Amino acid sequence: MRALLGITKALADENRLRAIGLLRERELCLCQLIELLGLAPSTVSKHMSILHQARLVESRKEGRWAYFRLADAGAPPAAVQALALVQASLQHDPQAQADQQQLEAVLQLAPTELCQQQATNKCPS
Amino acid sequence: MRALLGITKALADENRLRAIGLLRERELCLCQLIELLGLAPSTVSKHMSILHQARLVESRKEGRWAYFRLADAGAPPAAVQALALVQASLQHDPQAQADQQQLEAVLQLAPTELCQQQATNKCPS
DNA sequence: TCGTCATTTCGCCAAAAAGCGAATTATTGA
DNA sequence: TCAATAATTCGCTTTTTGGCGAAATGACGA
Repeated sequence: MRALLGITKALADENRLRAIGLLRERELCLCQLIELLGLAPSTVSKHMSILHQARLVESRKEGRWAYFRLADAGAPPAAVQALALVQASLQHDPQAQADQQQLEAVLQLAPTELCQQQATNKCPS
Repeated sequence: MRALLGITKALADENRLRAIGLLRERELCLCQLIELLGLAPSTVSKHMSILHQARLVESRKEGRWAYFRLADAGAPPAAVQALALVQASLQHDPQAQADQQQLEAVLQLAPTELCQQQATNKCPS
């Protein structure tokens, strides 16, 4: 029950569902997710941590950057099933489609440039 | 997204997961669910209403009694998939097994007697 | 018709969760 | 070594959710 509740609670938030949709075909860096979700870094970090604890998302660190990707077939069956359900439901979702489109734009920039751009935006002097 | 969020939020509560487990093979009356979950009538009614709105549960009224059952194949695919996931995860869950056992005891009584018993318990004079 | 009773709705309180900014950590490059 | 920086943790506020009891609803039976 505990594991299942962890999964269902992790999925019970719009921004976390959006994150899962964004990770559909590629891993993404935290700074990319911050940009795409439009939330504060600390907030997105917590969201990803919740998804990770539910074993829905895997993470890896590369230097200063943290990359996230969806859990694969090696994950607990409930997590795999849950991801399949979410992906299927998002297939024709307007919000998910808009996110995909914005993702294409963000992917034009390397994560490095994106992070720098975010830092710059904070002090628009 | 809205429908999916409705489903995931509906599943993000332990007592609602327990209710789904209890409804696995038969429909149950609200007063039976009240007894089994050990919560106030108004609370259980709200839980079932949330499950119903997410289309995970169907309800029917028979006189004064309200019966609930799991949604069948005619329900939205996401709801059907979600129910399958929950049932699979609860298969070997200790809490769900304990609930099943308690359910057997409750099924010994007709709903009518159970409701009367509940009313009596309130005023133990 | 009227009282009873199962359920639902309403109003409220308590607990949980989402959000942000500040402070901290850890890594890179100067 | 030290400044810069991506991410995380912490402390806090706001919003959402779960819970109850009281009141309202609706159906049955006397």
